Amino acid sequence: MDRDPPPNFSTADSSTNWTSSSLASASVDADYLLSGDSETTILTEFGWNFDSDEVQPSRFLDSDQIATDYNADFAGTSTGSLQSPDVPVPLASNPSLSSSSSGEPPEKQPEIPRNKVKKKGQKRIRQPRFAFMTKSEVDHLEDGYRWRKYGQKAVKNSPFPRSYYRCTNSKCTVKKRVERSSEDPTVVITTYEGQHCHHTVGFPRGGGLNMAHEPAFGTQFSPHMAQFFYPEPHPPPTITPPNAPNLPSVAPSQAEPTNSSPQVASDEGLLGDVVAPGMRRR
DNA sequence: CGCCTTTGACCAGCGC
DNA sequence: GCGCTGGTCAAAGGCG
Ligand SMILES: [Zn+2]
Repeated sequence: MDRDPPPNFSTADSSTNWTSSSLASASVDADYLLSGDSETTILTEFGWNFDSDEVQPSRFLDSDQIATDYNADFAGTSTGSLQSPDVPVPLASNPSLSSSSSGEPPEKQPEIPRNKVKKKGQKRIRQPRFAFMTKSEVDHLEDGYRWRKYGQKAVKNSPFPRSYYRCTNSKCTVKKRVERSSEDPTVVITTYEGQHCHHTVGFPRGGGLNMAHEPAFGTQFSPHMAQFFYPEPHPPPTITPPNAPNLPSVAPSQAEPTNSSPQVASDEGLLGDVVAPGMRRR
């Protein structure tokens, strides 16, 4: 039954509005003000590529908690306002950046058939992305789905590397990007890309009474976002600007950067509907 | 035994 | 035209 329903992902494969990386440039706006009041903050919402050229990178953010183009500001982060003077940021954390910058290791590489990394004709189609800012020390936030890490890269301007995750479902093309804020090591930015075409793996056992709207098919990012962007299994042609004042209320004022259970503390507001605390193991 | 994490290398797009 | 960054894949290893 729920084997593999047509995901219907790329509504318009040839529209891909956003052009991949827009970080190199960007004027850097850094709008995101993750004050210390919220635990989770919806960072951005990237453009939809439906079929109309009019639909541009939707950038609706009305609240102070929502920001746009996190990619941009992240690449540059130079507003100066967020600049933390005493950000420890131990660079030692960097396992391996470089790549093609400084010298080049003369040795290494057993040399093998280098015929991987995608084909040439394969165009990179990106899907709407949603970034969430969550205050937590663990970058592996449970969202109810199983992810497999497929890469990690050091981000410029950020002492912390970025991790790339992909849904373990073969039919699912949802990807997740997790990285830590360069300014606030306690803040983890999780960027979701795509929609899950399957139900959550783990199931809320013992806490399923609260799942009033348990969207078996719309559980991709967060129930709140789903209401605004994914009222239906598939992205509608017209999205309603999340100007709703309900967004900010997503996170309870749990300003407690301490440690232990950071995001779980308030996941009942964001992920609580998708995943239950303590359902997964890893 | 199976699954997932880790690491290096490669590619594509974009900027300059 | 070259260089850079981001993004992805693949193989091996580790852990449960
Ligand atoms: Zn999935």
